[in-house]
Amino acid sequence: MILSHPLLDDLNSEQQQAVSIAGGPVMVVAGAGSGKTRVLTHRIAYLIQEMGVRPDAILAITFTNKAAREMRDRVGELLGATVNNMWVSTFHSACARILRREAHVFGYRSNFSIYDRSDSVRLVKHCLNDLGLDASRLSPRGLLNKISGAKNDLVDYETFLDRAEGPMEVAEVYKLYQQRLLQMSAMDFDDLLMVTVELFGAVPEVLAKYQHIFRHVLVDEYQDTNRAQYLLVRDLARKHRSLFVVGDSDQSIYAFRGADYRNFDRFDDDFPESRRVTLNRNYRSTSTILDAANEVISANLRADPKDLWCDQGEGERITVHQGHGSVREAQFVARRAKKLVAQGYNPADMAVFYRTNAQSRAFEEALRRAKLPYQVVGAVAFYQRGEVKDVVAYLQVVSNPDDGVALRRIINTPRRGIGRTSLGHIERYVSDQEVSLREALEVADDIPGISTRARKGVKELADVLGRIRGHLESEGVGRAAESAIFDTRIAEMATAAGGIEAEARSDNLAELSRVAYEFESSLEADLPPMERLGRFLEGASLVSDPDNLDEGAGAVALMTVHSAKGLEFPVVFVVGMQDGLFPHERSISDPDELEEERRLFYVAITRSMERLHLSWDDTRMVGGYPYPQVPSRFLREIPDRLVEKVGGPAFQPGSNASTASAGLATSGGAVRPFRGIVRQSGFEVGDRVRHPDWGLGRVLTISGRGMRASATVFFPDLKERRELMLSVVERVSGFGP
DNA sequence: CATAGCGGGTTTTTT
DNA sequence: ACCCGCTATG
Repeated sequence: MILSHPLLDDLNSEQQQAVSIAGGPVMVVAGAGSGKTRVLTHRIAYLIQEMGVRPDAILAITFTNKAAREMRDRVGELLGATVNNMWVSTFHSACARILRREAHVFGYRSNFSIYDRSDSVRLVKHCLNDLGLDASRLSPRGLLNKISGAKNDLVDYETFLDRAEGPMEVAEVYKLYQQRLLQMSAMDFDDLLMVTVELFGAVPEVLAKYQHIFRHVLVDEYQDTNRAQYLLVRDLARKHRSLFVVGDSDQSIYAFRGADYRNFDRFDDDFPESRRVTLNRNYRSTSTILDAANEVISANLRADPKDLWCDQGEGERITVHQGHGSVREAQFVARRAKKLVAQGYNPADMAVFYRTNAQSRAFEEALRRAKLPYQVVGAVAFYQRGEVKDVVAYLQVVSNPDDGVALRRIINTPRRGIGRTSLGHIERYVSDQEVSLREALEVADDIPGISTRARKGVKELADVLGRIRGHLESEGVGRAAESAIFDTRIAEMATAAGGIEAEARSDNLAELSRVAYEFESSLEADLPPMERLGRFLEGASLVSDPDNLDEGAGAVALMTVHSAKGLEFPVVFVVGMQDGLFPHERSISDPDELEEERRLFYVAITRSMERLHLSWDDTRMVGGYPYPQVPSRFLREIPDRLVEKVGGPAFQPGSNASTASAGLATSGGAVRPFRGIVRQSGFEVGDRVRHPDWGLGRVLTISGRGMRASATVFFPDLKERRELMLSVVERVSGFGP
């Protein structure tokens, strides 16, 4: 049945059904390219226009801030008016906003700081130090991952302690870390979610209040919600039961940060009256691309077959290119891109996806040489750059003087004579007197052992912070940022170091100042200065990589496959298609993780509309040494009829044997041990091994630790690679330079 | 107190 | 190859 209605006219019947369902919980299972964004925007417009819902009763969760902006605009266009007071944001932004108002219940101040990954790592290091634990033995990063994992599962440190999983040290660190965060009025990314859920659990009135406000909740990319996010949604929607979620479990790619596609099943349990609509018509890709995607994903035991179909025609075959060295792989991409531009494509129609950020360099270089404009999304993000973080840290301290991480960052940046010795005395005072760093600095003159120079430095710091605050209060955020750039002499410092970098640093600072002024003008006029600054800092903390993709830039986009989620491009290059890279070696030994890698590849493929180019490189540099590479197992999952092979004489369809030995031959004696792996397993890539049944073989990749290391080994006699535990093979000497 | 130089560890993906 | 923290030196 096709309904006739302005909001429904250009939708297919399944989309119409989803958009116009009367009420109650709805789950839309939306295959790749099936128009889920359309459905969401139309649904919101429909709620407002047809069901008389007030925009401020709607909470819509998107995966990026950019998607939120676009959704808001799109709804506005559909309704022919700008929509105000509708909450369209990411989980993290929405939680931050709620917590600004409510977190005082738990003792956080409303101006709490939001810590990114690197801030959190710093804090963990401090905690390790103060607990007298050895940071080189317990990696701060690793600890943070454990803490983060616990938080995503809503396990607080007390519960963590009770359960006493693993060594007590982790629990100790977790506890201190969390106490410090609270003392400093700071939250990490995971806290934003966890504390909100805890708040709803602990204070029923607060939950009731937000249930009342958000009578209608919509969630995009539902397959990537973690436990905290799931509970948040469930709690909010429990009362009015108007919950509309859209997702595709085959595109679930964030398990490493707690995402759980089983939230699909839980949805049915918690909302048994829910209705389900499946969208399986693809509007994005050619049938060639779609067939490849369907084949690849069907290799997953846990695939959720949606029988995607389309009528966009066959289009071009998928090219698979073998490069020889990353330079040539990148050259291939650049040349092909150039050719397509000559054929009428815009550089902005094209994107290069890779598994890891570290791969971007070669492609940047090649595109630069080909004189094609490009933009790298993510990688070393703007707000992560040293000089930018410094300025932001000053502003952060102005906003929240208890923010010890920010304060430690700027205390002697630029140098003002507060060196290790003085800082040591101050830190001792902090722990002895149990005061905050801010309080210690206020009485620095009375702390023994501090040099005159350092005392002066502390005073200078206080002065400059005062100045920034003054500018903020009289002239606003833009001027405050400028003050934090120039009055602190960070601008001077940025130029002074010289080199090509100097210019880039100055540009970054100029950009930061511009962004601050621009942000300022987007705020309501009656907001007090401190609150304006808080909003600015919050925005800076919560920008995501894809947020700064500029479609209007006319440039080829370079990004990780993760960042590419939700995007589409006429031409897509997926590069680095090698076993050990994609799928990543860390995932190969675990079937679940391997399936996640395959979903990731599925996401990559399904971004492309017209042309898909896959490429792999038969050598790879790790730590300065070349390593032989074999093509990704995923390439073999694409039927030959869809593929055209380009380049690489060694490439033989369906066989990795020739390429593996070719890779070894070309790198020859240059294959060297990767030190870290040697220490862990005693084996090296390139080692010859003997297996009781399969004979002699050569180690291609190693993953895992100690005696439990596993490897992919190529056995010439079998003409194939096998995965095995290294402990079951015997090493054979005689290989090497 | 600042800086240069060295040794050790290291990257998967991200809000 | 790169980043970080430690140490020796100015």
